[in-house]
Amino acid sequence: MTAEVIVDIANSEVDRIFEYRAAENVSAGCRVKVPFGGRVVDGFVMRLKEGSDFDASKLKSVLSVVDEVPVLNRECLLLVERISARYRCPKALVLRLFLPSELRRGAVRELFKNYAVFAGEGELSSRAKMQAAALSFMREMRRFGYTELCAKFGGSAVAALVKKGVLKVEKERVARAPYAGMEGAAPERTLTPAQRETVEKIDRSSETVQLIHGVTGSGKTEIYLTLIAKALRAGKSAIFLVPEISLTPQMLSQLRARFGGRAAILHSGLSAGEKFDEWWRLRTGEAKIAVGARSAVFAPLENIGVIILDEEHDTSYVSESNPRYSTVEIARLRAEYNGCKLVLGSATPSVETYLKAKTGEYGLNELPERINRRPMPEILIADMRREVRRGNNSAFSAVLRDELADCLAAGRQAIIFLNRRGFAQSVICRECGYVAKCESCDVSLTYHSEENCLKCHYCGAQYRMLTACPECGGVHLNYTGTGTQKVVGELRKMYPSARILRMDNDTTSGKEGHYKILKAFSERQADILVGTQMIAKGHDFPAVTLVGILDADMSLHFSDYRSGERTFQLVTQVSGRSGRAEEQGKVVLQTYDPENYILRFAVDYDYKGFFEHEISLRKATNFPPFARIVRVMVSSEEEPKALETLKEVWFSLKELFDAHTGEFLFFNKMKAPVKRIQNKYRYQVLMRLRSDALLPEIYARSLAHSARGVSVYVEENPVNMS
DNA sequence: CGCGCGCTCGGG
DNA sequence: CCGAGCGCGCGA
Repeated sequence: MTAEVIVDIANSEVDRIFEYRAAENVSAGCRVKVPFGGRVVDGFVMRLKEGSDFDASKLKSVLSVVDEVPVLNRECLLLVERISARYRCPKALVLRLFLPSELRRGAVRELFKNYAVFAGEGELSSRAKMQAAALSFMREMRRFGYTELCAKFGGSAVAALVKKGVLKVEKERVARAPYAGMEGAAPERTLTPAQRETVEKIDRSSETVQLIHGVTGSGKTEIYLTLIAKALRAGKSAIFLVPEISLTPQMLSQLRARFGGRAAILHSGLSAGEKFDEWWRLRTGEAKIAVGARSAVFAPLENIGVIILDEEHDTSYVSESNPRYSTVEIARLRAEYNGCKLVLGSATPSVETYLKAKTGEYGLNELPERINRRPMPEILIADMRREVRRGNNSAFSAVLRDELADCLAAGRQAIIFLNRRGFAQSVICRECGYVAKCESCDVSLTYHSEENCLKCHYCGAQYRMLTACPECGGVHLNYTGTGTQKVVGELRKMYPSARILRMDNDTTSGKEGHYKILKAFSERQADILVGTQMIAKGHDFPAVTLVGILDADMSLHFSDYRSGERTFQLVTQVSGRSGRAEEQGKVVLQTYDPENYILRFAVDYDYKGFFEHEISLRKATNFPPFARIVRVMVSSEEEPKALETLKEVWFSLKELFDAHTGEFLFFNKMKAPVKRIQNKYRYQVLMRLRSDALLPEIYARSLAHSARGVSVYVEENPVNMS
């Protein structure tokens, strides 16, 4: 037999099939060790065949099989082909997406399980309590998982029994799906008529992709859980995707309560080993539900019955590194392969998705009402222009101050949300206009009062706080913008007895820190939570009855065609944090642009109004979904190299442009808005296309120019244009 | 003349 | 990607 192998080297130059002679124990989807260019490397068997297309005398043999049980099934192998073709990315890189990092680079965990087997009585020391206990246990069990036994009685006791010959260790290849059909008594809650109707409609529909557009609090989660339960009952598996930070304790406990050990949680807080264990439970079939952020779309599941993708509009669903895949695209491929539904859910679907649902490409399921018809929180608009005219220079309007006072007096909690996208406290010299910038990135530094230093938000570099202007020597240095520190400071002054928590990317290190702060807040260890975008995500704080949105319009004026959409989503999302329980919630939205249509629609919870307005705007201005924005980024530490490569890429794309001018709405080359990040100079070709027809060609032509010292990558509708 | 470094090439 | 092979420049 001949094995077609992809070597585990992430470089496009070796990204092709190499053939090796293979023994019987090699099968498609296995990892193998192969001789390659004078050394031994890991490879993936993509296919087995008779004979060879290569000079048979030069064929080398597979040295060994790393996994007896293939790590990749047919579906995964097919997906690898599709994804690498779609994003013009080396197959080795795509293959890695399917494996937990633990499984790579040598440190191989056996695809076997050790069992302890009772082998016969033996003499034990009278003091060896644990050994005796383990012995009597094993006398009953005859055979038991080795690691599980060690966990019960301690490793040393078990080892002693093995040494005495009382127990034998047996290695057993783990069965493909040993727990298939295992079912817990999942407590199912009764659905509201609207929920039940949605479940039935999704089941009946012929469309693979289903959108659930349900206002916050409409009970989408219960629908997801029901769909998953149905899949399990049919003997199938399920994938449940959530945005990066949305693995909230509430969600986890609901999943655990409902599905117990059949759910494997793949979140970023897990160690490599823990991730491996969860992956392994899915691989063996012990766990049937993969829950996690975007990477969970690659879960090693077979016979998938449903894929859920919650908060569909969330930007964390598109990967920021190579391959820059769209999770929805991959989830859709998997759904099609498995003949199951892909269910997208959101209170504020992206206009692209909603358009697809309206035109019939996706099934559309509306849940316009909250459970128990609980009203949405009332949103009050505070006109900040008037506040300034009245001489109020603080970050808080009079309305918000009053509401905060009432809220605190009533013993409830409040959230203050800072819409700080792209803005921060920078340092400016009032004499010459100098702005402190990062030495290796071309961006302004942000002032952090706690450490009294300046930080670069792009590379993390820290600088000593300036005492004088390095340009003119002036000492009148000022901070601009409103940071969380400033807001917290003002709050402390206004409500000295209130306990305040602050959560942002700068003070809170790692996901663990975020979780701790949210936990503390939900346990009511604080009265006010101050934070940026990250507190907007689906957390459930029942005691919160007031949400203040400072500078609601800041993201409106952000130079991105989606800024309106983003703002609508943000306001709706944040408002949803208020009044989750019995008490009616309130929201104070501060803005310098109270007449703005986006904000008006948000205040009225009018998604459809917003959508109609936005979609006609997109159509008139030729922006997505009526066009595709493509950016080809060229970056290098050496500016001339970046420039030269940019020119090459541009010339190559220019041919395409000349041949298909009608396809292009825009075509130009330029410096990137942030022209240097981490010492790399960045140039780009920016295009706006009428369709996706030329995409493959654009990928091919652009990526052909990547070389050592220069990186080239393609982004579609980039989320962040800096 | 021989060694070291940088570049090119090929890997089954 | 990484190692082999080769050419060229320099030092003895």
